[in-house]
Amino acid sequence: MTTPRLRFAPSPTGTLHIGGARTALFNWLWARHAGGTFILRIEDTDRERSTGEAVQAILDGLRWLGLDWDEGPEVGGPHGPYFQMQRLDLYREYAHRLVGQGKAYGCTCTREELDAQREQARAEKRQYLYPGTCRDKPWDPSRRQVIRFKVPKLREVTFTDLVKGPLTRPGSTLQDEVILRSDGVPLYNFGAVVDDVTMKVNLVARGDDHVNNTAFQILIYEALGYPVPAFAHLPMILGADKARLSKRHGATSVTAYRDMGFLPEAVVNYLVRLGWSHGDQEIFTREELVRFFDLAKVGATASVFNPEKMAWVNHMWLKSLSPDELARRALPYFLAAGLPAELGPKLTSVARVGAERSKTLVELATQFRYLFEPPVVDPKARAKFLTPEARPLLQAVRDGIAATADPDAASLEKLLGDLAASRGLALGKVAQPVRVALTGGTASPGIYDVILILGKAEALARLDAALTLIA
RNA sequence: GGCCCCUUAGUCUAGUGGUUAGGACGUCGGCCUCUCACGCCGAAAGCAUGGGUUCAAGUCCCGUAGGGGUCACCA
Repeated sequence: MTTPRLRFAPSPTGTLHIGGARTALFNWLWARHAGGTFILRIEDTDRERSTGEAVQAILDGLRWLGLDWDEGPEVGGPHGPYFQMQRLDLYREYAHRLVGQGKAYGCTCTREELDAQREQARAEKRQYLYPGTCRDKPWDPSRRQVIRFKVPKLREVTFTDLVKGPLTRPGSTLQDEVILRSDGVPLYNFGAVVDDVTMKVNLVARGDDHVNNTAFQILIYEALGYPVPAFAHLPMILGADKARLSKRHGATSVTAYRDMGFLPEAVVNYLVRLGWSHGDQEIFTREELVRFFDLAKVGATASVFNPEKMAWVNHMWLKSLSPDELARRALPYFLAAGLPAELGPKLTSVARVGAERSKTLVELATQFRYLFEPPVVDPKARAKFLTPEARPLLQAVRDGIAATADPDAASLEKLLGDLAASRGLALGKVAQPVRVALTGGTASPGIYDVILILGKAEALARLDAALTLIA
């Protein structure tokens, strides 16, 4: 088996989309698995919609996901440039070579003429195919014109897709597509082929929405005299309503998920499981993915994007990181939340107790506000727990902590435990008022953890504040 | 509408002719417990449909229905 050369070839018209990210991921995984090459090519021939910001957004998104490319923008490579708009000479040369061989021709039909023909076909409920009006006209270099590929008539095209199996396209549905615009910019079906040929791509793995382009492209490969690569068409990702995933289904760009506090490991992990599996395993390290991934085992059915499961995967990843690492990753989110967090033992402790209580880094950074700022006491919690009856309890806890030189989990457990026992109370009767005093609410990490994270001085201050509140 | 593709619980999936149809998310119930969460245990929930082929079909074939894709000087 030859080593695969794969590519991800996005058009820079927006951010890196979840669907595009998965396509890139599958290409990357297979390249890494098989020891092949992963190429990034920017298909920016749609000048209306392509932007430099979008290029940057795509590069950023790929890097965030950890999908590095061996050839492409910013890293270069032997088959560059990797922006289509910098390769126009190449497309022109190849297109004219086909014209010279009688395999393509100049077409001077106007847009208006073509639109009228299409309109009429629709009125007659008939499929429209370009009738070949200019097919036999000789090349006239003085005219501004597009170049169309001369499709061999009524020739069925068959190929075996790595994920969908044998596929056939009836020749009667193929038409003489435009391959080069009148301004010399190629169309997708031509630019992609010329690039894949010249970049020596031998495995084209792309979205399902390109299956119908494949037959035409195969004819181009053949006309050009190059070997046809293998194809793998990856099923689409749908929204909850089974329609193709789009903005109206919510966030679709990978950077949006980054901003929501997802780990790149989790996004990769979730996306790879859409259409691929390895036994019953749900959580995969990057190394495992590279080891286990098999393009041929990708399923052929479209899958619905499920944000809840992705959140669960993220949660699993959050829990699997060491507290130090989690703190490091979460720091920017704490700062974005306006909290005076900094790397150190405190943030590490917050990360430790927060991991199992958070689905995202944003949740982690925002639900423990009271560990960094004075708590806002919930009125209902106050009414229920900061009562006159609780006062002596709180006072005793306060005094007990004050009397402990260097509180730790064991000493606190003994303190609160003995206090409850001596009064014949369940631990909860003591812990809840303390919790409200320290956090402002009734739900928090373990009370000993809270005290230790706040520190002796701050805990005492908050208990004092609560005591005044009762009085 | 033409052409192409797809069809296992609400969702992601395992399953390559003989399984009590397995796992996961979500949902519901219980246990654990200082609250929340985590964890653990358990439950409900599935082969779209009609015909074939076969001793035997979720698995193979055909039809139907449903869904998706695509029909540009977009990609």
